[in-house]
Amino acid sequence: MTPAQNRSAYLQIADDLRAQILDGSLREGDRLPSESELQADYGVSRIVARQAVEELVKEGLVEKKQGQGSFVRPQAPSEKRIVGDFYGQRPASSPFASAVKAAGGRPEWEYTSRETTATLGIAERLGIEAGDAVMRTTYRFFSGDQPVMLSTSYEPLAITRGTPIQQPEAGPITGVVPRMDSIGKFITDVIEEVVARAPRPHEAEILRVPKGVPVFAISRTYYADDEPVETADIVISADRYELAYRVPLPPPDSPTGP
Amino acid sequence: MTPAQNRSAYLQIADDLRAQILDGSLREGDRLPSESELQADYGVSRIVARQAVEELVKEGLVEKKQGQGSFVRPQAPSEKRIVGDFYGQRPASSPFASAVKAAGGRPEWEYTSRETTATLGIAERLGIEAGDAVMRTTYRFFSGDQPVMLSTSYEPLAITRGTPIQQPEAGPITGVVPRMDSIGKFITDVIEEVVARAPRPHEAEILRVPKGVPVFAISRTYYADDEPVETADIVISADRYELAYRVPLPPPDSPTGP
DNA sequence: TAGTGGTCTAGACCACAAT
DNA sequence: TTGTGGTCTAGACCACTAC
Repeated sequence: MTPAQNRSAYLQIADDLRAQILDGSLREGDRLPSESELQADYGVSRIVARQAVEELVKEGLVEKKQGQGSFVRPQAPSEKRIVGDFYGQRPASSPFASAVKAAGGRPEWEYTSRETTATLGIAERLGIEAGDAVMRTTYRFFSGDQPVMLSTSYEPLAITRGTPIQQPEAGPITGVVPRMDSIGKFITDVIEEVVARAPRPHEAEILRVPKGVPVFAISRTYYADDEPVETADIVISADRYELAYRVPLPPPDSPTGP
Repeated sequence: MTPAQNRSAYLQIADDLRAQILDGSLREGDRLPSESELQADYGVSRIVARQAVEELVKEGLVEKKQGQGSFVRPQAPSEKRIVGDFYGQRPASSPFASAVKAAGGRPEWEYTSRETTATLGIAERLGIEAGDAVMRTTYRFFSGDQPVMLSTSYEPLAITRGTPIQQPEAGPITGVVPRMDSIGKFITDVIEEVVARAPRPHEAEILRVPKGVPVFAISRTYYADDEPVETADIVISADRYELAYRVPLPPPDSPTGP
């Protein structure tokens, strides 16, 4: 390394490689120089070469494959999960199913439902008391054979008990909005709260999230006139999915004042 | 290390420490064992101790401070940026300003406006031709002295040229919606497309994003009856901000059909 | 078999923060 | 001054992949 800068060697090498990726000298799928090549090219020890590549992995630009090498990762997410693109009509399927269909895939999922009691956090989101009865359903959504979305949903049994939709996936109707419609609970709003973070190890394993890629953790609640009727915790890879929200604004001649 | 498992030593140590963080033995702000303590406790070399801690940094659970030690990071974002919480009224300020005020801060920003021509990507988002004239404004939004949000917005000069709002920040009115209202372009929808990724080095530096924390990159476009009137690229730390979207559903007796 | 990355040892010197 | 993490050397053996 030229000792001209006091920037550490591995960061200078990372800068070099990053520049080549960003300016197109190295394209998606291209192999980076191997660790031994970097050692020779820059005259550094192996750990420095490794640190340089590791830096780019953390930035999500590079993926390492054991026994093969390090490769430039594709940049943009491939599927778009859209909330609110209703154009005047109520949604007939979930944002997930629509996104998979739009990408030419076939949406599939597994689920497990169980009656349980609300924790404090879930109770707050559903506007009920901790310990109240809820139906909890855990989902794994697949795109092909690969799980791409995890979800755990909760519905107050005070609303659904004794109705045909008490078991979310047992009846002929699927999707929260059509199901609630069928028992006269007309959903008026959905609120999604979105956090991005590094995946927990079990999430990374199930969703096969590459190193350096974060996940979206979404807390979604459906409301019927300000009454929460369902809430869910959703985890998806930010590598595979982009989120999109279409939010209409009230007209300027709105009757309500400040 | 007990050689009972074939799981590597540094991952076993990371598992130990992670469990202590998640079960509350180590709380937010607590110092982890130092690298030399880990070496002694587990009988490993320094690089293994470092790798263990580094693993938790990548997961966003731990922050290292040179000369001090490694510490458990706070978990939840502190401010909530809400889009769509209008309750029948048009927004009078940006989601950013509302979030900062809600957290008890005072929103401030710097900006630079310049007339330029649309790139292909921006032209597509604005429904104009590449090379058409646009007003580009770059913002840095502050919470106290710390920049917390970067934004670059584009408005077609075909819409604003010659009006009092041609310079976004020069007039008495601020905020895209009120400004466009004032020239008769009534915004009807906002679409936000959200990606999460590791920060670019310059973003990490300006926004002071800790290692292991991703950023949200939001592409936001305002529409007046399907005509795009402004689009912006927004980058914020996922550590500091949570995104929230309130999306109303059309009523079930909607007049429009499939 | 050869080349790749994954893990690990046993050192060294440096920069930074607290005392 | 002491202890912390940051960087680096010069090796070693292993697991995986492609040929």
